[in-house]
This record gives sequence, structure tokens and C-alpha cells, in this order.
Amino acid sequence: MSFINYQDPRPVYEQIVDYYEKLIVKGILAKDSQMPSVRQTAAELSINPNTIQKAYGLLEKNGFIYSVKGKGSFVSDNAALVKNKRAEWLADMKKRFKDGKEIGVDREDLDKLIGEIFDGG
Amino acid sequence: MSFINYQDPRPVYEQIVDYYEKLIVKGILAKDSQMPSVRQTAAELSINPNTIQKAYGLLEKNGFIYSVKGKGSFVSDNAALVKNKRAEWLADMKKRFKDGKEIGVDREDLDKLIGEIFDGG
DNA sequence: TTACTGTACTATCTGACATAGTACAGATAA
DNA sequence: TTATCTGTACTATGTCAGATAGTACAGTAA
Repeated sequence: MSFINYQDPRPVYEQIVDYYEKLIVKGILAKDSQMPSVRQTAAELSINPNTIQKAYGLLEKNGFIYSVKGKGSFVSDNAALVKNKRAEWLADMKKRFKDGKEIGVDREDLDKLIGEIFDGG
Repeated sequence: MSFINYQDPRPVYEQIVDYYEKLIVKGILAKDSQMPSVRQTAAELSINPNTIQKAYGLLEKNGFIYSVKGKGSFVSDNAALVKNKRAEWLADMKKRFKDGKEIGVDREDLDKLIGEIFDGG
């Protein structure tokens, strides 16, 4: 089963980056654990190795993994990354809340929604 | 002064659609008021008329404006559109809140942010 | 008639995305 | 050493979205 969604308008390499970023930030992939190899992932997803390499390159650039030639790619220490991700998320929400306020979204509807997500399932 | 941002990764026609959708939803452009003509807007923004036409076509398809050949394009009744926009906004937020919860965003930080936006300035 | 409006095409260019193929360097186990 | 795995770095090619350029036609109005 593949996590690539071809209905998704985002490019494949971006979906790969997003997929692993979430796994790493959530701690599902432990620090220093080995990432699947570029060629292996390419074979499993039926995708060109260059596309995987591009994704891995971005993950490394953004500090989520580190690569060692001849050995493989490994998960970085994610403590700082989690903090960054949360800060980015909040900054993004700030813009969106402003939009919501401008179009007159009901504050109660918003609070109710947050309650559903954060308190419930 | 142009509202087109070439640093914005989104295509120009999409920025145009977004710009006018907001103006209409917020009620800044009154019902039945005339939109600037395709050619006039193209000249002002130094953009090809076809790009403006594409944006206007989408605005019409989405119900924000209606066009009359030989006369011009005009703002639609926006009552229903505002409701739709709010519903879309909330649906979008739902997904984002789930992401936020998954990466462990602090509920208090979120509430505080909402307070700043919706209560303050 | 003239000049404006929207609309509908075709042709062309550019850049992002993706694939295909090849090559090289380092690590590791046989 | 040899074979095979790893990451990395290219070039070439194809496809498609976005945008431009140009032309044309239909309807409105002074």
C-alpha cells in the first residue's frame, strides 16, 4: 500500500517529504533509525529513484534526516524540529484566523470545532 | 499598485480569483456593481487579457460574478456565497486542527492565538 | 459607425515535475 | 578483492500547467 495520492495536486516529492516529516515529528520514526533506501522506496512505490532522492535531499536540508554515503539515510534528533513545526503551525493558523474573522466566521462555531478535535477522538 | 505577488507560488489567475472573492464576500464590492473590464484590468496589472479572462471565468463558475456580453461583468448576490465560504473555511480548519493535534500543539497556545485575533485588533 | 464589452480560439514559450539512463564514491559482507 | 549495497550527481527527454501573443466574433451603447 502506497502513501502517494495521485489525486493530490501536490507533486510526488512533496508528498514524500510531508509523509516522513510527520512520522518523524510524531516520533514514530526514532532518532538515528535508518530510513528505507532511495532505491528500495522507489521500487516499492513504483517511482523513479530521482524523485525519492529529491525528497530525501529536502528532508536533509530541513534537518529531518542525515545521509551517509555508502551507509544510508537516518532520522535526525527531532526535539528542535518538533518545536519548529509547532511554531510554523501556529504562524500559519494566525493568517487563517484573520481570514476567518474577515469573512465573519462565528467564534462559537470555531470554538466548538476545536473542542471536537482536541477534546474528542 | 498591484495585488499580484510574484513571490507567491500560486498562479496569477488564482491570486486574482482569491482577491476578488474576498472583496465580494466581505461586501466591499456591492451586489450588481460592475467589475473592471478584462482588458482594463489586464492593462493595469500588465498581464495578458487571457489570464484575467480565466480568472473571471472561474469567478463566474463559482457564482461570484455574472457576465453580460457587450456590457461587462457584475458582482453576484453574495448572501449564499458568504455562507459557503464560512463552511469551507471551517472544513479546512478541521483538517488543520487534526494536524496540529498530531504534532502536539498546546491547546492553550491555540486558544490564546484565537483570542488575539478575534477579540483584539 | 465607432468603441467599448465578453468570449473563443490557435500558436508559442517557459518552467516544474517526473522519468530514464548512466556514472561515481563510500561502506560492508562474502 | 569482489560483489553488492548505500548516497550522490549528472544529462536527456517527455508532459503539463501557466502565461503570453495574436486574431476573431458577438453584443451593447454613444
